[in-house]
Amino acid sequence: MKETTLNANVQAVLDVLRATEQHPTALEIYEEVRHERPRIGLATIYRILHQLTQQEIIKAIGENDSRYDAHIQRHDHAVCTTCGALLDIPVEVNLTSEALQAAASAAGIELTSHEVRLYGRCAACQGR
Amino acid sequence: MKETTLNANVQAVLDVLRATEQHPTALEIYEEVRHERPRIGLATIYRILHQLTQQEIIKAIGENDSRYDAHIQRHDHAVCTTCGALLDIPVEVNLTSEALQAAASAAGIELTSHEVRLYGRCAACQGR
DNA sequence: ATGGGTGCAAATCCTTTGCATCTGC
DNA sequence: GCAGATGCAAAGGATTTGCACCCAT
Repeated sequence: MKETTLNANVQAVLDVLRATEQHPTALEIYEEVRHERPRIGLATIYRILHQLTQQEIIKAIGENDSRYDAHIQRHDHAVCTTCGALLDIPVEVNLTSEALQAAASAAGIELTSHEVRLYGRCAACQGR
Repeated sequence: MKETTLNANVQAVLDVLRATEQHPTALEIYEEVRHERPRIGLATIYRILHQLTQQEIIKAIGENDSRYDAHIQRHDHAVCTTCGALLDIPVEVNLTSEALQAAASAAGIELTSHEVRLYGRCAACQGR
């Protein structure tokens, strides 16, 4: 296993993920990548997504579907209860590490990370 | 649509959900309900779960699978990164409504609810 | 007799896997 | 020539849907 160049398919998947604000599904990524690499198969997309997730280069998120995010730093999400959109929250939600630790020990887990999820209507759905 | 008695199948599903600390999947609920109502079909379980979710009598949760929760009051969850268990956090996580509002407006949503998710190893997995 | 609820089976959808082939070294 | 990666098609698993039937009204 050489670490020199990055496989072109892997690169294409990463490019797509990094070029979007969305959190695309495997299928959406596939459609995009196909513009660059028309012969790629959906199975390969899945294989690459797993591989990248395992290497912690991307993250799998989403309530029902499996959506992917190239934005690895800890951040929070907002879920639109009307259209289901999953949005990044561009600010830090103020939560003390004491509060987190207290909750973690109450649940009996060894805390490694956390996420806040907000639910409501997104801007686009408010107009309806 | 009469509101008199509650359909026996619906009741059985609710009973199962309310009797557990877990957040069972549709299949798990099915297996349980079958003890009471052996002739019920899996499709009916799904239909009832959707119906109850819609009426906001139960809630669908879970990262990958669809799991269900009869515990409707707002509460937070811990996800075990080793075994995937989804646990309720039995305490309130301290988060100010100002912090929530600030995050919601940064994301452009009209906030209706929120949830904190903690990630780490659950008690059972720590021993391994 | 009518309408809603239900079981069953088939259909869908999403994801994974098996396998023969291809590629880069 | 070999090892790993890939496309394709088939398999799997979870959920949904179509439809005929049944039960309470």
